[in-house]
Amino acid sequence: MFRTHHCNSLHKSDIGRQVTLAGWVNVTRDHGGVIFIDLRDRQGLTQVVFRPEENAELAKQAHTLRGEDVIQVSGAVAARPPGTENPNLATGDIEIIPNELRILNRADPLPFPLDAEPQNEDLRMTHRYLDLRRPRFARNLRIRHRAAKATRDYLDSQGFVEVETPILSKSTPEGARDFLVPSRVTPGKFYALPQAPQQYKQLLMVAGVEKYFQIAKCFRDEDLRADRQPESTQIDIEASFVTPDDIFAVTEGMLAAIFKAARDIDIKTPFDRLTYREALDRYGSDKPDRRFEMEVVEVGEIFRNSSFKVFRGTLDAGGVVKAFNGKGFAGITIGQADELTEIAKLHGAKGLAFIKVENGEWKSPIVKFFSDAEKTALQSELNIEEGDCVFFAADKWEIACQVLGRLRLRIAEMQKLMPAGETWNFLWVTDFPLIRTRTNGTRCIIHSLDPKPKTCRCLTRRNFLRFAPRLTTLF
RNA sequence: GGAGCCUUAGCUCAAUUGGUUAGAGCGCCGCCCUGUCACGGCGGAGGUUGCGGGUUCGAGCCCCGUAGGCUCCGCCA
Repeated sequence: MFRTHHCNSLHKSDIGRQVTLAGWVNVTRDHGGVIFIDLRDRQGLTQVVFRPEENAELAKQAHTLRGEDVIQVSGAVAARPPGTENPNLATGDIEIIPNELRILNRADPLPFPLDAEPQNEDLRMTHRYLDLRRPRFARNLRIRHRAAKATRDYLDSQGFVEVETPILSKSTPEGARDFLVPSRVTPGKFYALPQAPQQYKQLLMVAGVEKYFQIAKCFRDEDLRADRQPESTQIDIEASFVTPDDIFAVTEGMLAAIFKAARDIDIKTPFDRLTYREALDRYGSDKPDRRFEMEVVEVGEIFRNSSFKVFRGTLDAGGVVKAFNGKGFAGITIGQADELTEIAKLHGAKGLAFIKVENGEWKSPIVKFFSDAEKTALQSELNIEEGDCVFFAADKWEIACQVLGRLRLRIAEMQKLMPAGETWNFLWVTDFPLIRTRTNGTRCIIHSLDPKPKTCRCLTRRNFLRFAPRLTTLF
């Protein structure tokens, strides 16, 4: 047998047992005499102790071991001397006293440390097999595995049938550019890779499958972003003879099953629901982060007859005036104000108006244009108090929402409003528009959800999820 | 297609206003070290500051170009 146990499985009850382990040298602690090796395999770590007085030849070999050497060790499980147990290690009560050491493969010096989060993506990709050895990846791969298994088990229990659909297919009229694969048999012709299994699942519905799902790869040949990649995986579901509430319930149940299986987390169902319109109005985003407050408020009515031309002019032209209160942010620095102004301009605003409240005084170049009645109304509408900083956007509805949504997120970061640790805040965003107007004025029908990996990253990092069911996609 | 930022030792970073021989931690090599778990101690090697040009008495630092990377806009949703 190559190995008798994995590196997480030996405990006090195994003391005296003769075992064989195999894996990578995680770290060496060479005291000149006694040498400690942490041996790592896919399951965990086990300490191996070489003592020259017990086996001089083995100790001599052990001196030469370096990080990531691959070895096989046979020996006896022994109790650690009292006081030297390591409570941070699952196998911290025991250690291996080897009588045999086989060095299976020596490792070159590492191009980057495995125990720190490497910055250089290029380097990580060049040595991907090393990158994947880091505990975070081992963990993520298993979370993904358990999530996929829970998805299949749950949807199976609900009567859904998993169907694989073709990857080589014909281009479909969705918005994104297709990846193209040249056909050998028909020169000059190309296959397209699917942006989503849209046509196929609708075909299955017409064919009477009634309940279909697939863990589907989707491809889009568009320029990259931090939260976008050219291929991604989505859980694709289609059902016949159902109501929207049926789909909400199935999806909530599936997510609960996934979180339980993958992370042992119990999530609260049913989820809150917000319409698309409401999400933009209150949070300036179709994927609102509701882990903190700072809601956007419509203040247009206050300035309907204002003498402040910027607001009045926007309203007269059919635009809106919206604002939110950055609680306790009157200490905003010039650098922060500049950055926020840049963000506002980047998303279409002409500038950024804000009011600081310090020493009972409203400080801003625009305050002098406000009447007392307007100030009173603002104060009550936005709950303005000493130390606050109120941010305004006056523009077309979409732009005002987007600008304030971006500012809201950045200010939350500046003020560290996101709760530390894991919090889960699920939300359905419903009633998405079915037709989208591009910036060049042309319009297109929205066919399917954008399967952004940010949604996946949210699971592990930002801890909130966006779901936007649309009738065209789900029913 | 466009814009911004970045590029200094194997890795992560530093280097005052343009000024001596470009430093530190980790890693690597050597020596020492018998209970560590990020072991410790002493010593050493390792650099065309991405590349090309320019300004200057003098450039890691300023300017121009170029390559690569990251982020954003367009695009995508």
